[in-house]
Amino acid sequence: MLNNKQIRRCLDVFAEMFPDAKGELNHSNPFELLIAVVLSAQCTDKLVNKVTATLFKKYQKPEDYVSVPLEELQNDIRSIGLYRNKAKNIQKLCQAIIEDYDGKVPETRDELMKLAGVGRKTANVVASIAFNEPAIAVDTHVERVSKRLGICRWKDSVREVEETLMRKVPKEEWTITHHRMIFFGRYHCKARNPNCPECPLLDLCREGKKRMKQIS
DNA sequence: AACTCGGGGCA
DNA sequence: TGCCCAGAGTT
Repeated sequence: MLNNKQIRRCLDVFAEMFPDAKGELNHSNPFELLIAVVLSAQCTDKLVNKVTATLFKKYQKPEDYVSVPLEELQNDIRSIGLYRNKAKNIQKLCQAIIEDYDGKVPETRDELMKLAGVGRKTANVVASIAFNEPAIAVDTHVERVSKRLGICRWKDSVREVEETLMRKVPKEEWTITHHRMIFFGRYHCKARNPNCPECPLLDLCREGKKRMKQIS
């Protein structure tokens, strides 16, 4: 496990490598953002943006999503994959927003997580982007990077990873750190072929050192 | 904790 | 072709 000073160094390296890291899902409208983030599970933001470009012309309010047959909505989002469950969840979620939240997207993580298709990660992303609530959403990249570097333990659950990060990272840096760690995981500390030889954090990364040993 | 959903992107 | 992806729900 890394100490506070080492974690500080990790954050500084992330900042140096990806100073302007930012997600591609940026919708000023909280409802559209929510839909976009729900759609983004297990697929890239670029693909989601391609779908929402036309989707949001046809559907604007929660009522629009529940007024069409399930099969039609499924067909409209087919190209992103996992489309059957996502369409079902979106109809459920819209129904709940209409009935329980007066047609408006709830603004806290706990309320967001009650919605169909909204888990911990999605709730954090929506809360931080749409409602400016500091958050560290733990996706596969954030989890992998945290575990490899030793910011948290290997066995930690997603929830434990999130709690550790929120405890160790200054609150005002939560959201930007989330984005930077995703970039770090996506372009440098990749799942399959991490670039350990050129990693500025190699000296404090137990996983990196282990990998370097295997290579040589 | 393991399994399923899934088409698109990329090597 | 094969393999994975900015997850969530169910068993």
